[in-house]
Amino acid sequence: MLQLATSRTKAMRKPKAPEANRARILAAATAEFAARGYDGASMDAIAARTRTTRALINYYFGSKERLYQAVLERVYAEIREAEEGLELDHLSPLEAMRRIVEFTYDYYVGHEYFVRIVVAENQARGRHLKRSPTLRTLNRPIVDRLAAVIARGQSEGTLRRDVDPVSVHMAIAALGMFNVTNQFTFGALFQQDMGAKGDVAGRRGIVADIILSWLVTAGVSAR
Amino acid sequence: MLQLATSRTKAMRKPKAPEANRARILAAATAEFAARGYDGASMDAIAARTRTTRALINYYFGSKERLYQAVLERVYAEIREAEEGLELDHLSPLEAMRRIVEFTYDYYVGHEYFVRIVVAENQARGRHLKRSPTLRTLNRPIVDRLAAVIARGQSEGTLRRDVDPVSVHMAIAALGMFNVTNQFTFGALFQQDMGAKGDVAGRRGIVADIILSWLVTAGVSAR
Amino acid sequence: MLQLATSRTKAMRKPKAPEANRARILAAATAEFAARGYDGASMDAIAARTRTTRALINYYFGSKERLYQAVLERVYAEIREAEEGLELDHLSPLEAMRRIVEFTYDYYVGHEYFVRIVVAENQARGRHLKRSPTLRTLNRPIVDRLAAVIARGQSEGTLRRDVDPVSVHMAIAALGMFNVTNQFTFGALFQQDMGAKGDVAGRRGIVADIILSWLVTAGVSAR
Amino acid sequence: MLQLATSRTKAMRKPKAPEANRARILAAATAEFAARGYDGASMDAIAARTRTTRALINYYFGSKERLYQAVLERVYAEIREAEEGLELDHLSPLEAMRRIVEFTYDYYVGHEYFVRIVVAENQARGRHLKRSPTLRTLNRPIVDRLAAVIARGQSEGTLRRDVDPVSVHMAIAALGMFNVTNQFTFGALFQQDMGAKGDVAGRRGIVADIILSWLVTAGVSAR
DNA sequence: AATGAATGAGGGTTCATTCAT
DNA sequence: AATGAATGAACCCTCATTCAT
Repeated sequence: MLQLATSRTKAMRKPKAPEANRARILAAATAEFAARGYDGASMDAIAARTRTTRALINYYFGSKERLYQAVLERVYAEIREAEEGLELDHLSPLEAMRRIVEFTYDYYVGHEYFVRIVVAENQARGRHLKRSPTLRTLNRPIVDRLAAVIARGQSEGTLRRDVDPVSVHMAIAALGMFNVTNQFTFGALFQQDMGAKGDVAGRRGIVADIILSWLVTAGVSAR
Repeated sequence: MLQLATSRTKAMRKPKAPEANRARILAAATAEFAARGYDGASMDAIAARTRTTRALINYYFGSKERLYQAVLERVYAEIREAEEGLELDHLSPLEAMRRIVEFTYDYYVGHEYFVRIVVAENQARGRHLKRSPTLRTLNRPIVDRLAAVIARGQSEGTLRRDVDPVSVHMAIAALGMFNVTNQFTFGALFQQDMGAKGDVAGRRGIVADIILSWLVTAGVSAR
Repeated sequence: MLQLATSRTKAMRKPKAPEANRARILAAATAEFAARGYDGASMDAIAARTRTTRALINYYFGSKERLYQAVLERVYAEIREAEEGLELDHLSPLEAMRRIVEFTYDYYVGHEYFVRIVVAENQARGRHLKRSPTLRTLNRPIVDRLAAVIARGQSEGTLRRDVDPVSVHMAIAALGMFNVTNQFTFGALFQQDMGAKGDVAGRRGIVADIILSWLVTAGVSAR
Repeated sequence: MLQLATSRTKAMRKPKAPEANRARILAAATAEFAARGYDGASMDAIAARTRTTRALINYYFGSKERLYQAVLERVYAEIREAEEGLELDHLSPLEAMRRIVEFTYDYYVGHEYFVRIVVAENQARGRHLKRSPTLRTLNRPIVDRLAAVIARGQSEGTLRRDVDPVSVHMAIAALGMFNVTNQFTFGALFQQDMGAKGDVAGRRGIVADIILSWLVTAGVSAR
């Protein structure tokens, strides 16, 4: 996903294609920031991944911070686009809900760099996200999709009434992300293979069960 | 736990309190690593928090890495101790389960530095945890407690049979941690106050509901 | 070779003479390493000698070790070049031999920094020399010259047969270097001015006598 | 030679014998300074070799510089003592001369640390030696022995008249020391095993030949 | 439009020494 | 007499950024 590397002949060493250069740098930066976090990432390492120089990166993006901002915007744009592809109208509310859970879960497992960038941004206390007009007004189709499904289920009577789409998304995201974000500590402490190396289908099924059990049930009286 | 040293004038050179110094450094380092992650943390900043010098820190801990390791061990030791205080025998399985969820949830909200250190360690791909014999063999009482409760509930017939304690802990941890770890991005994107500033009781209730719905249900057939 | 940069005001920021800068740094480093040895030399002191900064030196050479390596290679390249200038064909073997001794002796006296760098490298147990492909394959013309002269003398009958060029070079180098390397201890202990401050012509004559006596004689029976 | 290590029972861990402590530190310091030079040596490393602490070393010796001074004095005292053991009166001048050469040569090969300390001191431009009253007035029996032998040989007519003992000692020292001091560079450049690992007897024989050829000859006319 | 040269600030670490006890 | 605690200075190196061209 992060590979662009269009083939280059030796004769024309420099592509002189600003667009392509920008994209290549962005891809390299995404990988580097995901791998090492904001502070851990080095402009030199990013330059090395693109076979260009630090100076060029600053020339294109201005600074490390602005480069990171661009990365952040890109990874959120990507997930937004993916979410737009979700087609749920032909499914029953329960089926649709399971589909959403599985889609989200798989996206995290398959796009670990997205998860790691999100973690990095939270480590920075959301500083860059707040500063980005693009991101502050980003709407996430998944929430709309969820809202529609929930509404359908509620009017059908198959889903409980006292839930809001954001809370449901939060639960799905939490269960899906943890599997990636905490794979190293949780994995080591409890001897589990997690993330892409774990039992993806199995854990995804558990997460779907958790979400669906919650949404169909009328509530548990333990108090 | 994170409070600074009592103020000292520059005139009185030697506090002569190695134990206290060590503890103070550890506390300062915990705060700094939690705030900025491993790479972002600076030995100078830690020293400043303790009103001592980088040299002293290295005198006590040897290096940034070993200091971080000490912090990591301490925060895990703390949660372990807290988990040991959980008394559940007098509660019904469902009550006990809700208690565990609430305890865990509250611990994360109340010990944000723990959560942030765990995040930092995962960002480092668990490198330091793997190296620490203490941590590699750490058992977490919460899992034993969970196992006991689940067993009780299963023999009673109130809890489903096809769950293992580690998966349950993973779900509880995921739902609780997300609220802290992702508070900045999720909060900004969906206009929610999260973490300690959010509706703690409300969200904790939702998490408990999710877990309990899952455990009491026989499963949902959406496929 | 060791002279400093031409003075520059602080106002004119960029000299833009990378070649010259490199050379200046190398010269300063040679002087510093010769004066203080590898460990004793400080990057700051070298920077001060060039009116630049440590960072620039690392920009050019990468690290203290690589800078030292460059110095080592340069001083050996220099002596090699000087040795290539030796013209001996028109001299009789004995005359040629005396010329070699005098050349070598004078080179050490006149290039004390070379001798001190060699000493520093031996103090480091030849670590850097071993690592340098350039140096490991360096051939020293002086040995070829010596071999030719010895062969001529042997076929003429004026030089003894049982000597090899490397041993002869070793003896010449030993007698010449000691005068420089040990000038401080030997000079102080035996109240002698040595090195460039001593009786250069006189000692050089003695060394030539020693070498020539050895090579023309058939051997001494003291046992 | 540098091992003192009198056996210690576990009961009396601390020998509390200032003399022995001093000696042990001195031995460790000799080894460390010889191995790494003045700047390269670390007080910590010396302390580690003695299983004591830096503070104790400073307590005994005052500073790194004074410790080094003590080492310097000790190694010169040792060679002086060894030289006093030389008995030459029963030998012919030529035999005695050969004996002196061999003794000196063997001493250097067998006491490499002495040679390395002398090198270190010359690297420091003899600074410490000059400051030491003990060393500044040190007479070296070897020169007296040499003077006596030369005088005997001259009156006998077997040795040339135009040599002084200090020059002869210088030549012997030069040829002997080089074999140790330059073993790493010369050895690597000319593929020779030198120092204690080389052909000790062979090279020693060459050195004796060189010195004796020189002293018995009337001089060579190459000019 | 693009880049090699250059730099100031700050990074973590080592070290010889001091000092109270 | 002996030592653990503490420190300031200096160490080498990395870094994001600037600037002239």
